[in-house]
Amino acid sequence: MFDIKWIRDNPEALDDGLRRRGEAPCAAELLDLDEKRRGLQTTLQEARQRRNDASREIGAAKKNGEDAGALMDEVASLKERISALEEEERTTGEALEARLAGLPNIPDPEVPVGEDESANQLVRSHDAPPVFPFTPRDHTAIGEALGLMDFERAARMSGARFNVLRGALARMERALAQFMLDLHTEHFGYEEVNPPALVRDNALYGTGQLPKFAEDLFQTTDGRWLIPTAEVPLANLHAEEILDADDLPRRYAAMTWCFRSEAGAAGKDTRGMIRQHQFNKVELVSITHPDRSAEELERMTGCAETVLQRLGIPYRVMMLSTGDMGFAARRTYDIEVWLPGAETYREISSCSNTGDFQARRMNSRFRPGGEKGTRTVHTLNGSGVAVGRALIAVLENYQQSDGSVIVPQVLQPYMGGTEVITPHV
RNA sequence: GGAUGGGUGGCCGAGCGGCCGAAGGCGCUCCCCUGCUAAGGGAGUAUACCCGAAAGGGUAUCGAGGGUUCGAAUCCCUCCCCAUCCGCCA
Repeated sequence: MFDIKWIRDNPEALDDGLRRRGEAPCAAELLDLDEKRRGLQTTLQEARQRRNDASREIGAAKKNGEDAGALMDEVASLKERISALEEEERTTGEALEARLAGLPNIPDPEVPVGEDESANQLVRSHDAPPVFPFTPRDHTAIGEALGLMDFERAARMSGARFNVLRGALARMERALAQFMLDLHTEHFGYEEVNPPALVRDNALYGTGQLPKFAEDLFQTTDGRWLIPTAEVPLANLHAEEILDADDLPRRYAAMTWCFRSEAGAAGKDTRGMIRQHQFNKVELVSITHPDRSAEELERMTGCAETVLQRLGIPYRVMMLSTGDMGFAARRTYDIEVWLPGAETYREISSCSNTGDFQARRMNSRFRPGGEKGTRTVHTLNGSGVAVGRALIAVLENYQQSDGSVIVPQVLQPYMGGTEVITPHV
């Protein structure tokens, strides 16, 4: 959400940013609305001032037993005028707000311009894809051969895009989540949080999923929403709050279920557990001083990368192009893991700096030392990392020719020392 | 599901229908006093918009929206939210 004051001062910056995103420029339209509203406010203000003065005069006149008829007539006509003006001022203001709420964040200058992911820029890669002495299988084949990944039974009770994990794979999923949370909390200073998975409209409005992307979400019959990511409850932790400058940065990590309708993904990734309606994700959220968010994004991305380094999974980091970035993001790094079975890189983490875009919607501020007043904080979010996809990456990268899967060393303590998962017979 | 109470400034908390943007306290900022890990005194301390070079002035905002009234934080209605009690339940 943009500050209309900022747009007044930087209309060309807004339009330029929107253009790079492939959106129509609209600063002129917004400023028209803004000007109209302010004009109405001024007119309104004068009418009200007269009404207030007249009312006071009426009170005084009555107290002195004088006739106030003329004044009362004047006030009566002012009242009609005022309520008409109020109505117009309100609708103009609402139109402006609605327009502003629907605008995506504008990209950082360094973000590559492009229509889609083909314009994403390689930032760095870590470990080359390994060469297998046999033809590596994809995670679905591996999981089903192990007898520990069951899409059929999941579909029977829940439909497509669900799966059942069993035995060692269920445990490995849990081990992954625990390993990640321990790393982020013990090593990187994040505070572990266990937040609600159902939230109200205003929380989703704050992070930018609403009002535009309701169709991507599941809603409950009582009007709440299932979170599509823990970013929502974590970022909203400080909604409507004023933090002390000394409290920044705040760093939060949570492992939650994430629920997505995948409304626009029909026919995409239908096989396997790449794209599910329900998945676990460890999410990182940082709330920072505006001057610190750029460096925090690098740090956060590094935290997510460390997960993969310790797991020993090859990956690369991409800077998303303007066409591939999310609504609220100013700059985003995707981390993509190498999947030998699929012979491709797949996104496993997405780390974004939203600047003050979400914070303004949530009204999260801080009190800068020295200055008076408050300033808007910056918020960042990143997967650290998607647990289901991490499981896929482990399966495909650690598979052996006999169908067994080696357990990465860092996970073994979380799996009672299990070193290898072998097929059921 | 049933029954109550409540939503006021950064926080707590007052507020006869006009003199309330709002007492008081806390916190914070600046100044003074004080020479000891204490305290005391004074001033200031919401946001948006308009006018103004500035000082300053004006309008609106006391959960949201409507209504009553010449005039509403204060009365009425609707909605949202919070809390407590009872019932039910992991």
